[in-house]
Amino acid sequence: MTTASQKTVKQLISENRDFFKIAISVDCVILGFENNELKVLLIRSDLEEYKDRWTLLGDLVRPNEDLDTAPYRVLKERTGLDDVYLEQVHTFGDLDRHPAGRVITTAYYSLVNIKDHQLKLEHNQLHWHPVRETSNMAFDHKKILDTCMKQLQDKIMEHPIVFNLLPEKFSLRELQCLYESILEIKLDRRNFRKKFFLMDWLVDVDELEKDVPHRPGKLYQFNSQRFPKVESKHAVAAE
Amino acid sequence: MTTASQKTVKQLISENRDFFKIAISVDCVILGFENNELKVLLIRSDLEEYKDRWTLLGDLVRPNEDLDTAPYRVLKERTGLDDVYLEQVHTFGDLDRHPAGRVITTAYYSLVNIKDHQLKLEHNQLHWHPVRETSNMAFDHKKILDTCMKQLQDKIMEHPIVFNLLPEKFSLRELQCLYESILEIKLDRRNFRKKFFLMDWLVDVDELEKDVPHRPGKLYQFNSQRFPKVESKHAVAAE
DNA sequence: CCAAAAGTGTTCAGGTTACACCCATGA
DNA sequence: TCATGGGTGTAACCTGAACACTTTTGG
Repeated sequence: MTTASQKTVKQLISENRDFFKIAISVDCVILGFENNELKVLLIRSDLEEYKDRWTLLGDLVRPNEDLDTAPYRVLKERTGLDDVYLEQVHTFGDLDRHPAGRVITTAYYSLVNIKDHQLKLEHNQLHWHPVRETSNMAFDHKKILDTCMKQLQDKIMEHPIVFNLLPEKFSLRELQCLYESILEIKLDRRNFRKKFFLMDWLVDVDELEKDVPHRPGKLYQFNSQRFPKVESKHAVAAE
Repeated sequence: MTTASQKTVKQLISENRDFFKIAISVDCVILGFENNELKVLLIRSDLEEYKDRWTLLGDLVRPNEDLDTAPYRVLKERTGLDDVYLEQVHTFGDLDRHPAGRVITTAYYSLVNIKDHQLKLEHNQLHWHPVRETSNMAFDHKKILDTCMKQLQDKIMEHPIVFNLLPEKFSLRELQCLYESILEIKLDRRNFRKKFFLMDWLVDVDELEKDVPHRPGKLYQFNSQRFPKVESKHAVAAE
């Protein structure tokens, strides 16, 4: 029997040319929050099989880049952002997942602040699409999206990551609405406030909302002193 | 810019031959529990670079099998087991992870009952190795092992999966010892019993331990009525 | 009778849930 | 003044942690 560890890759290549007919890609579930709604960055598929259906942003992994670097590159190329929160989620490799051939794809989710960068609306109708309205996606991208959403749901109560989706200053209402959008449940307002103040994730910046048709709420910032931002290890070289 | 979704794979292959110099493999962290110790199934590396170091069981993914089927095949080939608990954990794809070339690998962990199948001790010193004594592994396999262990730790308090590591009937002492081995912490005996009885994961089979040099404990089974086993979707065709 | 592990309850602290009223603002 | 959401506290409940003595068996 042949195993990866028993021969060199060069031997393997020459003995098993077929193995190298598998392509590897990354797909990014790029999430944003806009108008109190969770959105995902999508384009139209231009494969004939998936005409008019939405797809995630993805690309083949390059021979000279780390797997975990590829999604940073995709984000940089498509949105201009290069300092984003990114998590690997799962790798999808069913034989029939891509109609045109064998592509194994590793899925990542990314949390970005929509307002910080206006999209130059590219070809293929690149746009922010409501996460709730994604039943008709191409390939297995709906399954990828759902897997990422589940993992995100598991993470946000323990880890202060949703702040990547918000502007620098935000109200508790916005924060709660964001949690409700991700978890898809309603939360109690008083308990939500209590819990977040106790966790010490927030700093009161002593400002109020503006231009709201009701009593303005206080604004807060993420407590970045207590949770120093981890510097990205995946800077993408300029092209 | 080229993306996976904008061209067919055939086009991509002809335009980007280099992309297909990436190989994809699976690596299995096959865990067992023996003599109150957590063990992982390892072999000796026979790459010169990693002489005398231990490696996980792995293999290249075949062009005609689903990614998630490959680890079932590896297990079947190496241990004879084909009805095992398996979870995909993470995909490792750093450029320099394999000294002989570009191999991206998807890691799985598997929980098996060592006593249910005696290993035909193969070549390469295939054997059950204590998880605690794995500091000197080949490639990035220590990192892969650690990542699997962390994910397993997160899972076992919420999901009744450790029973895959135990014989059909077991004592509470064994179960607690298993949890302590995985979590690497000591647990309170009374609280452990209380918690597990409340969760209703166990069925009292009204038998006692035999051949112990002290008061024998009751034996239990996993409550498989309450948690029906999910049938494996990954049966491997006979070779 | 000794060694070893089995079996068993209670108390306390902390966290989660449920729940209702007054307040500040803009229209 | 009205509509809208902001801001606040308490009681009940549940969970997890700490903790010690008696019982059963084999040697």
